[in-house]
Amino acid sequence: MSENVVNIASQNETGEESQGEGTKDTGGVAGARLKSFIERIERLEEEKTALMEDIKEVYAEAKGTGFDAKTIRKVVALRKMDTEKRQEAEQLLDLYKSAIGMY
Amino acid sequence: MSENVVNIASQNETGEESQGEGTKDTGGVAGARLKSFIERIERLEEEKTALMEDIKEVYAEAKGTGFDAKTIRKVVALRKMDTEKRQEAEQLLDLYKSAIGMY
Amino acid sequence: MSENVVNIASQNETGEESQGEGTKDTGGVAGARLKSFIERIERLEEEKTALMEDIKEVYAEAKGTGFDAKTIRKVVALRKMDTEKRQEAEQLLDLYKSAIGMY
Amino acid sequence: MSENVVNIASQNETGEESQGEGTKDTGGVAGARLKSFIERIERLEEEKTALMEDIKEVYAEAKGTGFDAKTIRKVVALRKMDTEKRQEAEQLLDLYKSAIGMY
DNA sequence: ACCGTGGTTAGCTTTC
DNA sequence: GAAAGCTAACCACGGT
Repeated sequence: MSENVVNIASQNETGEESQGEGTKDTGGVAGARLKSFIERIERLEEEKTALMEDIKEVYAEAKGTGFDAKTIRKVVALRKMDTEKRQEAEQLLDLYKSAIGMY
Repeated sequence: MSENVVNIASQNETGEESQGEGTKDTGGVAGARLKSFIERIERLEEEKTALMEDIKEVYAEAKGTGFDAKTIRKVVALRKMDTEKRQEAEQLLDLYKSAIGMY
Repeated sequence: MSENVVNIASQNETGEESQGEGTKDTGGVAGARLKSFIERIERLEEEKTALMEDIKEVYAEAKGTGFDAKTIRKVVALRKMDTEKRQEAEQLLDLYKSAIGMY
Repeated sequence: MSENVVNIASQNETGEESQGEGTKDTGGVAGARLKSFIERIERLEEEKTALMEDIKEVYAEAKGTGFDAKTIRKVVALRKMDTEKRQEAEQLLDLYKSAIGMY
């Protein structure tokens, strides 16, 4: 339960420190690495957001061309369900095969 | 489409075929038991879903009375939460924040 | 209990005192209602938790009878997918009908 | 299984079948355009999914380096959060908590 | 223009 | 420790 040792990362064990600017660096070099991770994540999330906007735009364009966005969404969802269900069914089949000792 | 009825039980693991080959009744009595289990599960899940809807309705009612649902959720969560753990988590978070210079 | 209650409802989100007619209302009427909502929610959640335990027990019982829980889960999931997909398809059909002005 | 090809556009409002045999294309050229829209959407969604996986990987890497993913998530969320709003929410929460006597 | 609804996504829990 | 399933928060859309 109380594993919450106040330590940024186990890397600290090296005892080495590279106090950089910006980070108060309670945790030695770990602070810099943490910051790096966070920035990578934030960048990827920005890209993802951009993609979501692109998708919206396609729907908007489709709508402008006379299609019903809601319907398109449903079609896309159903096609996805087909794929997923097929995969699930295949997994189930594998499960069955192991259940009867076919593997 | 198929009914997705299945008969899988490791009871078969002995390897004996309890039915003649090409049996329609793959799994014998096990099939009936399995079906029973599945139906019990499905029924309980229906009840659970109904309960979740009830909870939603209470939130909706509270909202309609002028309360902020999101905050009520937080209060409920806090009441459920062990105080000590919460404090520890907050401390850890503070630490991280200083590590990346958020203060 | 604290005495610093002002107003519970969201009408005061602006920060103004919307307290009408001198109701001191420590915990006030709003506080009582809020508490009531919270308790209703907590009670429903207890029931839900109980149900979830029941479900687990069924899986455990099935397992004890020689069935593979994982497989049962898959079957339940697939049956649910069937239901959902059918509903989706029906909705899509409705959508189509409105798209061609059948309603 | 069917291809789930659909052709729904209000361009069809006349209700005439503009195609002869072969083409499913109840909506004339609209069918081709719709398909194009759907494919563009599906492609963008694939990219989005890939990005989501990348994000997961970064979290996994951070974890493997000794960081606590859960906390990183919180930090990212906090950085995204408008400070003022957060404070307001906290104040509101305090208010609620006093209302129900949690202090 | 706002509210309510539904769908999507992320986080948490539990399982293997 | 990894994977999956479940739950809850978020967001965008349509209705009023």
